[in-house]
Amino acid sequence: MSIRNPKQALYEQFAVVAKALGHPLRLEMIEHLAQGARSVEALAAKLGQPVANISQHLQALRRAGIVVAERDGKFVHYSLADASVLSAFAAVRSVAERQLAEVDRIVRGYFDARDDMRPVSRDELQALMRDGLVTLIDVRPADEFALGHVPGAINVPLGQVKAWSADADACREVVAYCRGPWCVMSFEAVAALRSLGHAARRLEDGMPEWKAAGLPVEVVG
Amino acid sequence: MSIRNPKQALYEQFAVVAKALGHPLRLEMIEHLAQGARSVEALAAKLGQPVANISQHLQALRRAGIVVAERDGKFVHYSLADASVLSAFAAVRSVAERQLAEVDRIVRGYFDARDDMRPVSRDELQALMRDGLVTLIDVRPADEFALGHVPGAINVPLGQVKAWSADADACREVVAYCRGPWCVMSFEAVAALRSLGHAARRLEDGMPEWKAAGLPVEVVG
DNA sequence: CTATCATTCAATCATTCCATTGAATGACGA
DNA sequence: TCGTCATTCAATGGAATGATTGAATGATAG
Repeated sequence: MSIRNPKQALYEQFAVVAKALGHPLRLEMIEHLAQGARSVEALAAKLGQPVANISQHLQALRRAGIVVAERDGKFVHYSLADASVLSAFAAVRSVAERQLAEVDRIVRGYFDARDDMRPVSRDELQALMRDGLVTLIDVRPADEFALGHVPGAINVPLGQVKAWSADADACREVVAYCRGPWCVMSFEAVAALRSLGHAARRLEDGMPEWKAAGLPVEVVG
Repeated sequence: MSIRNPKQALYEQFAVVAKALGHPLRLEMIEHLAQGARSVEALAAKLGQPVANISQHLQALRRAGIVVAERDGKFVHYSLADASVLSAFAAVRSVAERQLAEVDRIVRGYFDARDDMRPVSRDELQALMRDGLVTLIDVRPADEFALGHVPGAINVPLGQVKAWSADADACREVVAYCRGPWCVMSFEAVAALRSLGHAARRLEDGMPEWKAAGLPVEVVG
């Protein structure tokens, strides 16, 4: 609450709005309110959340000037403050969708209508590794690999996949993994390997899920 | 990192982007990067911030897909990921500016070309109060009033200004204050009072600044 | 190979945010 | 006036965020 110069004050005002948009529940609430005004209870029911929680999020949105409240008897109906809210929502979404779109593009470009775009499950991978049937590569940057990786995995950062594959046994199947189901890196690695004639598949998800499943993790150092 | 349904995952992805925009420094960084690529050091110098701080914020922006990094010798140049970032920034800004615009609108609509739109300074207010020449009203909600207000102020939440003024001495000048220089409430209160024939002025800023100036504060309870 | 410089990492502490619970408020109907 | 119901407030604890410091990394120049 100290004295700020006008420029900082402006950026702070903008940040208040963006911060209010920075929560999945609030975004979902905005999308519902875009359909029309809703009472707190109605919103809570739609989202399957406790009423008090929704009430607090609504007030956060109201403080940011994103929604407005109107009392009607014992109900308070909330609605979007104006059309600019929807364009802000859409703009944020389009930034976010660029990355998801990237996944889509890669999947569709390289895998659609091909033999086997089915990912390898964690159980399946463990069996394959135990029998020595596949080479497992971790295509994340070296630092992330060092922090923890699947035992037996080789670190081949995405940029080095092509070079690595030149020296690799072309007949041996490769399984690639990265940060998680939404991460593009393992998609790209598999695409690159396949285009070079290697048999390659993806692990269904990435390191965080592996660790979360209570499976063993190897750490460098 | 637990398993989410696809819908939640989407909203979370959107929230990551919005959250990355939710910091004044990052917004300022984006505006600079909109001019063209910048090294970490160059940005830090522009914003007068420690390099490490800027580096961390840049990585937050990169994780959200808002900026991209490109190494060039021993410099890393950051730039905006694509044009959609700028439209998201603009959209957030336009939501935020609605409120600032509201201040402008009110100021221009009610005060321009009128006698006395000059706000009351803190020193002036203290003198007026000491001599008993004005009634001081705090137009914030009751809870904020209770947490601390200017000694001698009466709490008249914005919605009750009209009703309150009916019983007030119409010849006595009123001074209104609220949360701060950017807050619309005291503007609205003064506008309402003037339209009802009362003499009314605004305190130059609000409670936080009053407290920050080391002036006495009265607390309820 | 070593020194240097841009950048990033790691660790700390203070602050803020979030979900949950139970109590308080405010308006309506009997 | 009293009970009921929608909403909000208040308080708690746990998690994430932000600023700062100093050390580590990675690339270039000598």
